[in-house]
Amino acid sequence: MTTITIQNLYQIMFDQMGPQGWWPGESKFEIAIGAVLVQNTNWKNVEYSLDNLRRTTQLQPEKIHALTIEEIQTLIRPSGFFKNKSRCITALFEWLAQAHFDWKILSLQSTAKLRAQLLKLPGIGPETADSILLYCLDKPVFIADSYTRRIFNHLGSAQFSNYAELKTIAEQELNLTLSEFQEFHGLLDDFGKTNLKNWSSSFLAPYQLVLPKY
DNA sequence: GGCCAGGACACCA
DNA sequence: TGGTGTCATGGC
Repeated sequence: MTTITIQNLYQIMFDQMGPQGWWPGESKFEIAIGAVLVQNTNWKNVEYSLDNLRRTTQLQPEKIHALTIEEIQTLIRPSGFFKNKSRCITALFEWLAQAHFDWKILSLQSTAKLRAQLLKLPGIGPETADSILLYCLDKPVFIADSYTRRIFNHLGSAQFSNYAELKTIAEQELNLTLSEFQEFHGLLDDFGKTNLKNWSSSFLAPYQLVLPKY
């Protein structure tokens, strides 16, 4: 059994799996919508909804913003929870419209301020907020989603039942660039999809994670 | 035909 | 604060 830090974990995964080029999406608007639609749903279903949206709006923010909530519901139905998610997308694009759909101007604000604004929107919780921060607003944050927590629980000394606890520790421990944070999330999720069912035969099985005491 | 998937939220004790 | 039910669809 080899003990490693979180920083080691990133390097081991990157060396083993290579760059992920994570988060499918041609534009930041597509990524943001995907982050909402994928909540508790598989990506295949999200693609059906994105295809519907692409067909009617070409994923142009002004056109999406102009849709009624009922129209959005019809288009995103394949990815489930369409009433909740349509409300969320409507609120998100209302928020984006206030910034004239300009991600660059939004990113001038601090991570904490942007995160607080996102969390106020209906249907956006910690994971979705962090996904948008990381992939749309270019903020280096750690996404402690369920795959990630399960991987850390396998590796480790501690059990992370809640999102904030792991996020806080990881962000204090890690010294990564923005694109490395983006890669790390991709590595963790891609690993989680295929290897969590058979942990003992995965390449991470020999490692034990050492966490700082707080 | 049941189970699950890259959550969020209201409600309860 | 932590546990539980609900929201919905499509693939396996």
